Amino acid sequence: MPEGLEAEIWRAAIAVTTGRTITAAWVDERVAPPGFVPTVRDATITAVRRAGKVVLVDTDGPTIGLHFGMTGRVVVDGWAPIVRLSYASGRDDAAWNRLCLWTGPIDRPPAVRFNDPRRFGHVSLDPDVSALGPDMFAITASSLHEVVCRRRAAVKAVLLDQHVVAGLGNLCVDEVLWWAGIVPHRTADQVTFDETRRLVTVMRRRLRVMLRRGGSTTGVIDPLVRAELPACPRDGAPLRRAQIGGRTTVWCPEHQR
DNA sequence: CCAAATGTTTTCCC
DNA sequence: CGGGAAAACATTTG
Repeated sequence: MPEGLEAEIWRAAIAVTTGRTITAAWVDERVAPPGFVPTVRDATITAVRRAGKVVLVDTDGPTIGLHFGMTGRVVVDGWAPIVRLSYASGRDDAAWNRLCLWTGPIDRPPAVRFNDPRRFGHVSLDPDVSALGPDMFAITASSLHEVVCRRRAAVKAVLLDQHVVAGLGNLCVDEVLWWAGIVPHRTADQVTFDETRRLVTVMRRRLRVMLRRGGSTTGVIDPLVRAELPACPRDGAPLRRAQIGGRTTVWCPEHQR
C-alpha cells in the first residue's frame, strides 16, 4: 500500500474536485461509519488535504477521511493516478469498490472511487489525526532526534511509527535508511544527531524524487530488488533481507552500519 | 497448496 | 501505565 507518497498522489488527483458538490454517494457499509451517505450528500468539497497516509476531503459539512490500508486505491473521474500497486492486484473489480462519490449524473463515472480488494482500508468522518507525528516532508532533524534518541526499538520500527513521523511506510523507510547508510536493526537511541540530520536530508530529497516518479515503489530498494536481492547498487555487496519491526526489510550490510 | 504482501489495531508480556 | 513484539485482520498473487 499505499504509503504517504501514494496518499499525496491521490490527494492531488482528488483536489480537482474542489468546488464541486456531492450529488450522490455509495459506501460499503463494512468500511464506513453508520450514516455516512446521508451525512456527505449535498456537501460541497472545499479542499483536499493529506495527513500522513490519510487523505482528507474537506467539505462544507464533514471531512471525509480515506485510509488506504495495504491495497486501497483511488480513481478520479474515471482516471487512476496509480494504475497498478505492487503487492496488490492489477485488476479493478467493481466488487472491491468501497466508496463512490458523484458530483454529477450518476450514470457517469463517480468523481471519486475508492477501491480496495483486501479491505484493510476504511473511510471515516472527521478523523482524528492529532496523534500523528510531523509529516515526512516537514519534520526537522531536531524534532525527530528528540523522539528517536529515547526509543530502544530498531530505528526501522521507530520510523514506521506514525506517531513519530507521519507518512513513511515500509518501502520508504528501507529506502531512506539505504541512502542514509544506517542499518535498520540498529537501536534508535544509538542513532546520533548527525545521522538523524542525514536521515532528514535524505528523506526530503529522495521522497521528492520518488513522488515525482510515481510513489514508494520507485526507489532503489524497489519491489524487484526486494524480491531478487541483487548486489547493492552502491557498493556491490549482497543485499540482505529479514523481518524487522514485523515487516520485510532489505538493506546493505556493507554501507549501512 | 503454500507463502508472502506497501498497514493499522489489538493483544500479550515485561 | 508504557514500550515493544507478535498476532490478527481479508484477499490476491506468484
